[in-house]
Amino acid sequence: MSLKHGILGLLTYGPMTGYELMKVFNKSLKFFWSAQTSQIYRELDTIEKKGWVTSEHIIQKDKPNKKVFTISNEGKSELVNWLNGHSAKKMMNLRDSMTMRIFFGSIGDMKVLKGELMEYRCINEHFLESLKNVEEGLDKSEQSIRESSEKLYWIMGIKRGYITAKANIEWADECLELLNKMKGEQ
Amino acid sequence: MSLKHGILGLLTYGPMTGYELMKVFNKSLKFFWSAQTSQIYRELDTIEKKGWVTSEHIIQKDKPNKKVFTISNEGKSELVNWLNGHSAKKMMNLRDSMTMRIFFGSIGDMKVLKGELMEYRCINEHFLESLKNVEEGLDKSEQSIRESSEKLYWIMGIKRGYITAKANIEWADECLELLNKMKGEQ
DNA sequence: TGGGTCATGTAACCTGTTACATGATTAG
DNA sequence: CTAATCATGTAACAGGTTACATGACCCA
Repeated sequence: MSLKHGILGLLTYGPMTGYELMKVFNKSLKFFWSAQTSQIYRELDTIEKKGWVTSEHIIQKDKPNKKVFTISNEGKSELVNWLNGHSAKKMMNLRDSMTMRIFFGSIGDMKVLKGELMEYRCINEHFLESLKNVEEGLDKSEQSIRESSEKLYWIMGIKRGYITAKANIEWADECLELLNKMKGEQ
Repeated sequence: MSLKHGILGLLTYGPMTGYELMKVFNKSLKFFWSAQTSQIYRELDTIEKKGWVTSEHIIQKDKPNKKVFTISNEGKSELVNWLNGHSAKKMMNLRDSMTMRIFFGSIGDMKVLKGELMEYRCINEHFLESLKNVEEGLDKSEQSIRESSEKLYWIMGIKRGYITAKANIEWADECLELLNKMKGEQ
């Protein structure tokens, strides 16, 4: 029940097509919420039926025609209700298959496991890099960020990314160390 | 595609009923993978059809009858394939609604947001507490952990919990600090 | 007599993934 | 000429959530 609200949130920045939403998604929310294009279009369909957004067909000559979505008043109040009405408990939705994979590590091949941990570490390093780019883009105001108060919430999102990626790297290192020690003992 | 493998992994500890699986789940995997009872029963059904587990009906007098599941050789090789054949990339499945909620923080009520962050902090503190209990249980070998090498993988799982919960708390504190500063400025 | 544990599920629904399909314009 | 960008989706399937349903035994 969050992709709908993610879309509504992005539409408060201004009317957008599904395609534009997808692009903005990949520059911001994708750091903490993944979504396929197909899903975005489907969700746009359902929230239009709910009356949370309205759409307008725009015919273009040089480019394919498009459908621009605007958030309605119902959509705005739905978004505010979601923002204010959701307890943190509901947000603790753990689904971490890397840890599950480790948890059953004794069954699989240890070399493969180490390789996966190193890959995991590497992915998180890249993630940190891409966060740097977002941060720099934010400083230059390349993003469509209106007020400074809004900027602060972007900063919090970026901080989140930094802290979790660093935690992931720390964990991977500890696991690798433990695995290497174990090898020495046996 | 991981609950099935979580169940297979737990069944390597020995044959179990759906009910027992649910309980073991809540003492171990629930720290990084959530699942409902109904889902466990459904997945048991489908993995039995796939031939990954076999079941036996046991008639009891004092208690309701039960259905005990045993992992098959096909199930074991499926589990090993899953463990060894999954790249870390596929495991980066971000879905963090707390951060999404923060991201659109400028739209909602700031007092509510602060309250949620404090609740979030609190939940993570409780999480740390419950991890301590798991750790102590592990030391006393109350859990059905066979070998010391297996114990190591439990320790890695617990470490994961500690590191992420601490990261969550750190983040919540930073956000609260930023929000308090902002209030002062405006 | 009421709540907890044991033990099983079904049905409807919602959310996410994968694969596919189309087709024009524009920049190198 | 070819790849990227713009722009839309559908269909099938897999995975997760919520609500409901049943029923016996045991302990306080």
